[in-house]
Amino acid sequence: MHSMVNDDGTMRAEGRGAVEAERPGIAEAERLGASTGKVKRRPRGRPRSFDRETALEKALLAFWEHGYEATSVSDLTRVMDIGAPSLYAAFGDKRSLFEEVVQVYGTRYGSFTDRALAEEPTARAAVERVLREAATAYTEAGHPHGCLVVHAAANCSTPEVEQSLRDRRNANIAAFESRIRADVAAGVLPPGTDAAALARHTGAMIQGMSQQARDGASREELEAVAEIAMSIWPRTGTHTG
Amino acid sequence: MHSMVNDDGTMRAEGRGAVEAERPGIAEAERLGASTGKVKRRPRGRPRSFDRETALEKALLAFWEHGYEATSVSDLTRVMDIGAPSLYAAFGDKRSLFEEVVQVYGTRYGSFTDRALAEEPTARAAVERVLREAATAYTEAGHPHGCLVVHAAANCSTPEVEQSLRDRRNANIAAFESRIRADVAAGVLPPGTDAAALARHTGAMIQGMSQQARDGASREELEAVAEIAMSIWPRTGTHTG
DNA sequence: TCATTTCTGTAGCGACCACTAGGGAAATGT
DNA sequence: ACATTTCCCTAGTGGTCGCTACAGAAATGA
Repeated sequence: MHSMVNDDGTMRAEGRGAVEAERPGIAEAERLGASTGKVKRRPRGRPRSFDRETALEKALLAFWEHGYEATSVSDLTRVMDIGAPSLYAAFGDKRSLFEEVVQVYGTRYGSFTDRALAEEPTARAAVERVLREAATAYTEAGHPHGCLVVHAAANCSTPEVEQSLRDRRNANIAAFESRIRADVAAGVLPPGTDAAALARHTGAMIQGMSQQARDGASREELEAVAEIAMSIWPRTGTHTG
Repeated sequence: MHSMVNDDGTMRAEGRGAVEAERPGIAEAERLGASTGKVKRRPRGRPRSFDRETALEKALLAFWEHGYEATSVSDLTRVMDIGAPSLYAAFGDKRSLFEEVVQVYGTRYGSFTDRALAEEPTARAAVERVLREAATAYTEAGHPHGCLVVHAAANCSTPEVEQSLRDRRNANIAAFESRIRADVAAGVLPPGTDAAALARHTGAMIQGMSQQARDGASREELEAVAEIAMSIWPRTGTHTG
């Protein structure tokens, strides 16, 4: 009973013309390809009655807050405001939906690490920015606290799902390590620097901060933690120590 | 079908004497009060056929590995090797069993923080010992990696359970903070020290190291992380800086 | 108008969840 | 021997899980 249904449970039986004019929005905009300019032929049959991206975002927030397993398909259909068959038709099964959610999360909320590593001149500056932005991102209003990648597959009885997020976490640490190694090779960091340990320390800090955010820490408190954590870095500028 | 049951599913109908001699161990030892010397009257009816502590330890390991919700009562009865009614009779419901497990975990596996805070002369020494012992404890063979208190109630749809472990985590951080504050007051740490932030940093490190242990980090790797983390502390001995 | 295609809601699948009634079995005290 | 107490096993309870068969509704092209 979402829409288009009267209180007595029967479908509306208005004239065709009136129904056509009632919801021209979604498929119409997609046909015109408004932003991309790509002209997409409207598919043959009945178009779906909900916006796929909006529904996906709702699923993202639900998974973020409660995790993969604690979020039931029933929960999902409720917050997405669609029926179960529509969910399965549009997103495959629950696991596929979660994978898509993780991907969207990565580009939408979890990209600050990649951006910092790409844009900052040194590993240290990148890590400092990552920790500072994590303090903000993990406590922002409008979405659950902490990091979906850290928490959403904890205690998950589907090993593939748990492993998939674990891989993402470890890949992040590997990215830190290679960036640090590059700075060591370039003489920005001292030759004896243990890049692996430094990278793992950074990963542990991020994950610990995420847990702290879930446990109620504020942005200011996490920023103070981040600042303390940054004091481990050797005090070198761009010259070898 | 655990014991005392034949392959055809019928109960054994041997002579009374033989049955009595078959399992004298558990209740007998309890009656004698072997270690404590306390003489405990054997209770009136049929004694339970399993050792309560052993079963509790099995439940502890199961909850530790899979978390509160992902560990089903069916899982528990299997690893504890008892029937569901026996579990409910001996431990109450699933939540009571988990609470008891958490308590046992605290005294059995998670007491190194309290011990370090009580025994070490300075906050810094205590934290250093905590991080070092965490590196060992979180990667020990014979039990799941990481900390039960950190992970077992993640994504838990029973808010009270989740909150209960959250309270334990935050209580640990509060303990760090008051210990640090004491050192600041005593002049062991500089007057400007931000005790709250330092304590939260320590908590985040522990939680991050626990996550790392779950993600496959070795003891040596965690020790390296701990050593790096200790470099944030002001370089003072027992004299004011 | 009409066949075709696709979506949507209903209604329910088998499996598992936490939990328990009830009866027989095994200990007790007398 | 016998009543009493307590435990354990069998066999379920109602509820929720992820998922889907089916039929009608709403779009298409001809």
